[in-house]
Amino acid sequence: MTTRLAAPARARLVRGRGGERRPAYDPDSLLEIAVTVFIERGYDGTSMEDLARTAGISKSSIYHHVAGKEALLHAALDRALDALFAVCEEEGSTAGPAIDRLRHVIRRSIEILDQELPYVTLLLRVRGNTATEQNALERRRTFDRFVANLVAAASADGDLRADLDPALATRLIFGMINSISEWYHPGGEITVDELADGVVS
Amino acid sequence: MTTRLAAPARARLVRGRGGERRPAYDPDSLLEIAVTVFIERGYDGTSMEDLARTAGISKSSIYHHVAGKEALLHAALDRALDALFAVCEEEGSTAGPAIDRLRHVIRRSIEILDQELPYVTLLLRVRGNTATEQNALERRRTFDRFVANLVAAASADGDLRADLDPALATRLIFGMINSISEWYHPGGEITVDELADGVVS
DNA sequence: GCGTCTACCGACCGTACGTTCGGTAGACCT
DNA sequence: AGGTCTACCGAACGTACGGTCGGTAGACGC
Repeated sequence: MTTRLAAPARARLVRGRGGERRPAYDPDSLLEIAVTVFIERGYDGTSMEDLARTAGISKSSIYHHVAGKEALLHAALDRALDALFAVCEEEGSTAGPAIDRLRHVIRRSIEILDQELPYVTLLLRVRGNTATEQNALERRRTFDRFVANLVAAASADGDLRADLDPALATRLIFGMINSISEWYHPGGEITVDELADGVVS
Repeated sequence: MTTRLAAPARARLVRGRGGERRPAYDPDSLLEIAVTVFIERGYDGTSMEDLARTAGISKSSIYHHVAGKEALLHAALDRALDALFAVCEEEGSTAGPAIDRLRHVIRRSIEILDQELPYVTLLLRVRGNTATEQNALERRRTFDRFVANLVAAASADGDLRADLDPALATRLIFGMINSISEWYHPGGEITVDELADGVVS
């Protein structure tokens, strides 16, 4: 669905609570704030009032930009999932020996974690309470299956240590990768993926 | 505060909703149910009505056994934390070379995870929204510090691989261990701690 | 069989939540 | 300067929540 009319894109300037000038919010900038608060307090533990206070606007103003609380969650989860699935489409993930493809997916997953940290963090915490969350869980399982297949193929090629169960190793490694989101802050050393590389061998 | 009067301890029998006989609930059995639901839907996402429905009694009946929702969370978190701190007191954690103590703590942590799975799982998901949660977070940080000290000591002894940062390794390893709670079900093979042992070396 | 004790119940309360709505200040265009 | 458009607001609504309370069936001791 391409937009024929050129998008305005120019940020309108408004006066904030304190009378100072600032760019008006748009769905994206609001999403960024919402995700931060969702991570801090949990989705269910976050009220629209919490979001409004953090953004410095009123609760009702939020509805001018987004449909509601769940729409914010949906957009955030989609952003993380879209990035992860894009990795599956990359050449490095579809061509060559399974072991190389696996390495590529692991490395790129960590890079996505770095780039889209808050969105991925949120995704990793989804529990499935609403339809939105269940949908995200299903897509996440699809991604996990993609990786599991790579592990199985690499294992069949004899390119993985035979002394540990491939499925178990996958879970542990991804558990490790995903746990990074609990303490990592972008800007540090990226030797992290070198490390993950060492473990998978 | 020791109880002078001998606790009754004998389980009273009551008639359930369907007229069948069953043992009456007590704080412990109710806690077990509550923790299960907390894990499934998240603490904030769980209503007292959810708990009541799962237990097969009415919402108000729950208050006959426990003070409230937060008291259930508090009891659950205490159970996990008490078990973890008990590990710190064990002889294997306080005597001998640091590397051995570290190994012991890691192995015992995994065993605790196995024994007290739901309670530890809940602990790992705490976000700090209430005073109860903040308290649990603080105790957890204390435990983490205990482990970090062991790692530092083992590293100073030259018993850890020098090519990776000890603090980083600790985080990754405990991220790995903690991620086990997301998929592990007691009863499987316990080769898990052999594996963790291999990684730390 | 009778009395006591307690696990349980339904009805209710105040509050906080997500969401809606009618309005307005002021940014931008001409 | 006048007109339009929009990001924002305060007040209000229905609902669902955590928690309270007075009452009762029936299990148990005698």
